[in-house]
Amino acid sequence: METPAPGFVLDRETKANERPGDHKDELRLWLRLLTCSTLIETEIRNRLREEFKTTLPRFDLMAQLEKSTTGMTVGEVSQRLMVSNGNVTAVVAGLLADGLVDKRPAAQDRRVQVLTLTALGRKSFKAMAERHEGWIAELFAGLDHVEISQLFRLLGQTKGSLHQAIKRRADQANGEGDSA
Amino acid sequence: METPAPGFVLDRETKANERPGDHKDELRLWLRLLTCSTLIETEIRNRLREEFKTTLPRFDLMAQLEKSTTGMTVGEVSQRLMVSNGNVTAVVAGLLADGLVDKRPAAQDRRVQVLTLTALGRKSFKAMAERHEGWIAELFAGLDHVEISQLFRLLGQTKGSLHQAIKRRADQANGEGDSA
DNA sequence: AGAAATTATTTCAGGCTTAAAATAAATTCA
DNA sequence: TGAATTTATTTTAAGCCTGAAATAATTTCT
Repeated sequence: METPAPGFVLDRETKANERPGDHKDELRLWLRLLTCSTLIETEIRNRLREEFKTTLPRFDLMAQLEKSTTGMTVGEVSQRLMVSNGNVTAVVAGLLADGLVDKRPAAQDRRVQVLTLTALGRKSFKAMAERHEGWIAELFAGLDHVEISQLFRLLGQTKGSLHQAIKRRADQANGEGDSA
Repeated sequence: METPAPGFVLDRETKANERPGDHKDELRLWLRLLTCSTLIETEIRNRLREEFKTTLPRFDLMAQLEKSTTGMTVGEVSQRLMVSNGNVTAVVAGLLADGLVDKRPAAQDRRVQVLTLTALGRKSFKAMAERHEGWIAELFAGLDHVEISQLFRLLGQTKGSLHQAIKRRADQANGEGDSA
């Protein structure tokens, strides 16, 4: 992938045709993506613990709430964060105990729990978010504007590809819109 | 980042200079990277459970062992997988119980535990790995060869940037080679 | 209205994960 | 040699996370 065989410069196409069932490039790509993601997560986790004595799941949850003035339901947060409902309930329990988040049933639909940051929660989050943004910038400091923009675009493509493939699989499992 | 302000086409540079402390692009990039990584992880996790009744941590651990004919120590696996030693110990416990992995103290250094796949482990892994490679290829099917190659390269850059930033921080914390 | 189906959340059991403390073996060095 | 240090792993306590079952409220349908 990085170092083409000596003597050949072109011919990615040909190479692929020569090995019909070969998907090593995709596998390597995934492993590298995972490495990057893990490195960032671990570093942010460490810094949140050291500087703010908190955890990444808590920070992420607060970040979601901060973006919404009117509050969010457990289900909305769960979807945004791509974690289970039960997990949101558990992390919220901790934040409630620390007075950072407020939870109350919605007036119109008493099944729904609306989550908001308390004043303390907003203040606490603001301080963390500022540092967090700086840390992320530091971590990506080795990339210039163009590279960041290219990477952003390619990951957008990737995201689309993933959604498509996941949807394909789900449709297949459900008998393609249960029209049969 | 994706949609430049109307009337401007150039001038990423200028834009950056106008907002000195702004690192929103890096933040958006990180969020998108995390989204991709989470989508893939979740999907692979689901498929491993459905088709093989196993988990991703188990699969990842077996994948490391499979690459080494002579076996690996707990520490080596821990480093490769970027997880704690204690975690390796725990996941290995499950694999040992299922007869997929073998653990024995090294002859020369009795502190060290050498892990290898059993014959059953190799057989089991082989079946999963084949499917796994196909799943990953499916997930990235929306990207062509050039995009995959570009993305791989940019993530290589990113990985380098991350290692640098993390090292910088660590050096700083240790007083820059304790020469003071 | 009232039964049935749907929707939102919580609970539960179990596994993953971490950091820090404990254990145990090997190495250094006085 | 033997005490002190370093290295490899395990244990521990606590929190994260999941899928599935349970609960509770709403909506749909007759």
